[in-house]
Amino acid sequence: MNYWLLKSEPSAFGYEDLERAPDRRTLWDGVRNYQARNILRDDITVGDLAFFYHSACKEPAIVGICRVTRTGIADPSAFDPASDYYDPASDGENPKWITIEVEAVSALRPIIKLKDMRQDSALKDMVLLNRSRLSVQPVSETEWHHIMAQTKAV
DNA sequence: GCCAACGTTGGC
DNA sequence: GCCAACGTTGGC
Repeated sequence: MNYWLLKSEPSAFGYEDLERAPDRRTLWDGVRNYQARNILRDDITVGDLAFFYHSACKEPAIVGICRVTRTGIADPSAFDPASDYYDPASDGENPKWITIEVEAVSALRPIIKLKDMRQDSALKDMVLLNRSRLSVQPVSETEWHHIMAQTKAV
């Protein structure tokens, strides 16, 4: 089992939205960065856990945990001309953008703020703190447990 | 294949 | 709203 971090802008889709979604699940669609896509397609497996991170907001932070429930899904938004994420280069025969489905596991209290993570030497190698723009990124087992020791699932 | 121009992300 | 970092595009 591996650990990941998924970024989302809460103004578009926050952790609360995942908890309210049907079956507490959603398709992680709209990723249009090749490195993030490759992680979604090649590295993430069903049952993996991921931090749900709120970006581009007042208090950037890890706010919850989700679990991967499906993988290898052709991103339907790429086929939809009405979608912001439409990509005519992707078609059903040869889908270019592959995504996953995730399920809410738990909110975290307290949330783990980016500014506190920056101060934590145990987290200095976290991808989040070094390659901050990558929207799907790995978290080491050590980092995962270090962060979970500072908060509680609620 | 290089790299300048340009677009996007996301913290502040 | 600014701007640094960095990804993508496209001319050569």
